[in-house]
Amino acid sequence: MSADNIRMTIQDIADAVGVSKTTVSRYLNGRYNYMSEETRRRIERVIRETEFRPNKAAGSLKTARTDLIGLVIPDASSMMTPHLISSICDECTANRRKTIVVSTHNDEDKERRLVKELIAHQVDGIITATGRNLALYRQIDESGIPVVQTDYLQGNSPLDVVLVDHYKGCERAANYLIDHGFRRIVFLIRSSKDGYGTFAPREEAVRTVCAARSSEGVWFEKILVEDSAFGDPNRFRWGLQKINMQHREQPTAVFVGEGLLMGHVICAFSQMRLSFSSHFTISGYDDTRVAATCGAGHALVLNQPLIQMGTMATRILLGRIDQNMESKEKVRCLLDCTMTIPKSFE
Amino acid sequence: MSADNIRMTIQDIADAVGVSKTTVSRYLNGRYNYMSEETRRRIERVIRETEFRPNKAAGSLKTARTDLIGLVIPDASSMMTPHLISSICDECTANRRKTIVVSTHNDEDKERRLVKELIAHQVDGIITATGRNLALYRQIDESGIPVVQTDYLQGNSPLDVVLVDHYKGCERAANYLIDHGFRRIVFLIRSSKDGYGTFAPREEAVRTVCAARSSEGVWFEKILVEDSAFGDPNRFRWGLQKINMQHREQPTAVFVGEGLLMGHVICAFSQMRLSFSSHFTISGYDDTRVAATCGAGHALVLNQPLIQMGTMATRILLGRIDQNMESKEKVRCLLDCTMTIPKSFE
DNA sequence: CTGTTAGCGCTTTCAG
DNA sequence: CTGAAAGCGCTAACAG
Repeated sequence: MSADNIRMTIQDIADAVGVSKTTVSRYLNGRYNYMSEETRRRIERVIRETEFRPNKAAGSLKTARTDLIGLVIPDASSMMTPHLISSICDECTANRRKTIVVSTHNDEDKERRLVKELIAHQVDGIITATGRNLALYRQIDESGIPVVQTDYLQGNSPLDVVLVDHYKGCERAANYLIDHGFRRIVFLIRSSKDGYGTFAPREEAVRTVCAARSSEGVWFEKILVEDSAFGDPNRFRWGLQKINMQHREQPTAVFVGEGLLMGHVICAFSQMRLSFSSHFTISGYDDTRVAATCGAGHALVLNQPLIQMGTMATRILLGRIDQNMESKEKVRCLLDCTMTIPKSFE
Repeated sequence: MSADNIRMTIQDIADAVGVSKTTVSRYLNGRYNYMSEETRRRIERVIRETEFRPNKAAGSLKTARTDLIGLVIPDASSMMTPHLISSICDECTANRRKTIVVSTHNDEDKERRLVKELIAHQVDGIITATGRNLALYRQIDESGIPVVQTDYLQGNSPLDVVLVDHYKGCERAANYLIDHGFRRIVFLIRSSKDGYGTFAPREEAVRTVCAARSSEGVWFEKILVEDSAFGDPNRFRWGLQKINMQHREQPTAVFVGEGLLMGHVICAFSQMRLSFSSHFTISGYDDTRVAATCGAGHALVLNQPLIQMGTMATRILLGRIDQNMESKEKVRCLLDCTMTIPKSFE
């Protein structure tokens, strides 16, 4: 009996100790209330020496628990996902669970297939960040495999949901800009994201705040950025140039509605040798944290609480799994963006 | 018999079709050579209608194959990991495998524990990107669970290894800079990375090239950047200022030895209103792709082939799993960096 | 306090 | 061409 044999069974342990499989199984599941100190310590010693770990797949057959949870990501290579994935994996491992990660590449059919495969692996629950295939997830949830929805979502969900409160964050940021003297708010969003998913409320919030404060001379403009612009830095410089030239009398704040745009906007801004001032500024989402470094802290910046989101989603899921709280109402958890206020604003 | 019941068994299918479990099992494993067209089609129909998927955990008991592979990541929230994770997950799912992802946070003991847990889940193989616990992995590999090492590695490995050829990439980049007239090469690296893991060969390559071409008037300087500098953008500006002021007569190329530094260097450069020229330039690793946007393509940039690395590692691992090619020699796969040459250099 | 027994859902001989 | 039966490694009554 050596530690070399990676695939031992509890029978091996039982033989070594001189007890039955059952007793070893009891030990492994912490049911030593009715076990002699003696046997307990002997089993303990052998298991420690051999570094034995019971075969989870085998156990799951009886318990219907694999301690595996499925994570469905729309695009694992996106800059936003590492924090989400890592927080979910960490929260799972902290609770002796493991995470199976699959990436759908925004393909709805592929997602269906992958989710079915996760279930074939008997995952105890699923976290999805895709916002698609809601009917499928609802069906799964109802059949007893809890599903928690994160991040992406359009409209209502029949599931537990953890979301960023983009409306509130943007509302707050817009008010902040206006309070500090900016009157013309130029909202930038990629045309491919316009009105979609988590992006619609961002625009809505800024637009609404501007409308509500129009008596103070505030107005809202919106500019759609084509995806093709990402290939050509000149496009961003021209765009900023144009914004900067128009309405020069009005203190203007560019509000970047989406995290990937920010990098390009800040870089263009920096290359044009413009400066942050009370007359012209850049603000908005900054998922790649480029504004934090390149903008040198001069930009009012909104960040999504991705880590908190992952942790929260996992906690809710594990809660559902542990106490079969099907009957209890679904939760809808809204997380606040963090807003980083530049020193110059204070 | 409806699709509602997520957890059917092959017995249910067998009953519905009117055959035995065995026949259904045969069908599922594609062994219809000795099966009547008739039964085959009947089984096929029921399975399609019910969307039945066999319980993988149960099957694995007999086959000793879970179709699960373990992925051990040093820090899942790092900017470099998304591409690695996504390419591995994708390559796995493309081969009907799934990936269990764990993150060690660079904690060697935690890693040992997590790896043991992966094995308890009966993973068919492991990909690790940590470069630690080599002895443990070797033992696992020898006991029949193949392990592939990626990315991080110091020295030799008794395992299959997929690495970026940093030496070659840096050598090539350094020669390119010198060929284009730069004489003073200033190598920047974080002191916390100095001489460690994948970073040592980068410095070594640049240093060696400079030494070899010293007769052309080339020389090498090295500057260590403290981690504390990341909090304060001024530090980077001062540093660049200093580099720029010294030896003004010599065409100087800053060579950023590490991907996260690049963002800060490029931003400082841009804020100082310096320009890329044949007299002063920035080059090096750019994992966050900030140089590609902010530098507007003026920087000579090295990128790690992370996606290729993940795909390759997975292929090798699956190869080991499929054909029990224990006896065959271990492979050591070196992948080239991509070098992006600015237009102004051509 | 401990062991016997019967499965969990699937695969795989071995007989028909 | 198909089915009966045994067993993968573990858990959970149920007896002792």
